[in-house]
Amino acid sequence: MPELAEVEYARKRWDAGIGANIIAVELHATKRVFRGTDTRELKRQLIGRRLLSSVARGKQMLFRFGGDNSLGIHLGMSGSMRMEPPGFRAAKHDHLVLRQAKQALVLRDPRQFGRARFHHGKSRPDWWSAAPEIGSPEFTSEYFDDFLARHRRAPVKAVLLLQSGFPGIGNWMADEILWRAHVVPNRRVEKLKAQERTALRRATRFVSREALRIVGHDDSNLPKTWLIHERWSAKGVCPLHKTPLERATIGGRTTAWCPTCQR
DNA sequence: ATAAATGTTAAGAA
DNA sequence: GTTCTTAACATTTA
Repeated sequence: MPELAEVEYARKRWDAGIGANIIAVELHATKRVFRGTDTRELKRQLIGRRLLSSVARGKQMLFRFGGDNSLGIHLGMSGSMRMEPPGFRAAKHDHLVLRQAKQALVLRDPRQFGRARFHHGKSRPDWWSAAPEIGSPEFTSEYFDDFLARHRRAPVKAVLLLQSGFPGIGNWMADEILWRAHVVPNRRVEKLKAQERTALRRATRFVSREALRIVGHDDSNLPKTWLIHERWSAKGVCPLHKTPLERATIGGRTTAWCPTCQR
């Protein structure tokens, strides 16, 4: 279930392994999560190395190891991370297991839309995004408006899903943001008034910050007033006045919105 | 059995 | 050349 905050939560699942050596690496080398990755090199380099630190950017994670080695992880649609006891046996979908003396770090991904990549060297991996994060000082209104301007013909929902401008935003967050900004998801970006763009940017920052604070911290539930709790079910209603939600495919994804709140 | 699922990306169209 | 749309990827669940 990985968007910005779920990714942050997943990243921390491996925190207990920081500072400890990797004594063995087990992986399902032919699985799609390793597409484009040299798994033999990954294994060869990581064994005997210490896990030093980790960072997340949007939906991407980077785990740094000794010897200038790093492991990039993206959870795709169904990826998850967890810790298991040392004697743990990998199941069918546990595609990567990093064994340490006191625990095993596990990456699981049944659908395999996610991926695990390896990078050796001091340089920044070319797959590591440089886009400003939503909570960062670089995410200014100028930057925001400029990004929207470059995608003026697309429906605003589709643009919110672009990781090059909105790192970490996914399907539920995009719907949540649009609902709070009172904008219908299929509005062309060029039709947004300045006031609506401001509302959109505010909602983007609010949803990201609150999700990170609540879900990213300990996987707690978001307040009952949020749209997320209604949008999954076909019978979902607006949290404000119980109007049945509309739904359609926009930007290639199932989208839910309130026809009363959003224009 | 068919459809849909919290994502990305290649390919082709505009 | 850039932007936009859509199909495809692999598996489980409703």
